Amino acid sequence: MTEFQQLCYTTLTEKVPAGKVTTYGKLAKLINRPNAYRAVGSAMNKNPFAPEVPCHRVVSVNGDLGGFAYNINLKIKRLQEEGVFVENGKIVNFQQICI
DNA sequence: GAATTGACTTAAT
DNA sequence: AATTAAGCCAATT
Repeated sequence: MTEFQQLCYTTLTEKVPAGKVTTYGKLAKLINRPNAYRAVGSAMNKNPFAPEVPCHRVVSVNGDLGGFAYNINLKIKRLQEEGVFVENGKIVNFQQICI
């Protein structure tokens, strides 16, 4: 467990409530490493605390889903259950629910 | 320590 | 709208 990862997980958990989403880039910015968005993706990929740490609420900057470690349908399912809808692989009303 | 590898993003075709 | 190229950062090899 690296510090960078801990920072990602704790920040994500406390800043992004159910029903909302954020992007890799925004999360990176929150932990004061504005350009580490790619590394944030890697951290999410390895998330040992899923779904306690809501890594499914982290998506691409353009409203695409981004990736998911196990299978992408699970990510969609978790989001839908929280009231975040997905259509054609894109987040619905992305601008309004993205932190 | 160098090289490689991603759940990335932006800008340019 | 779709593809390509080039930067970026941490972890892993």
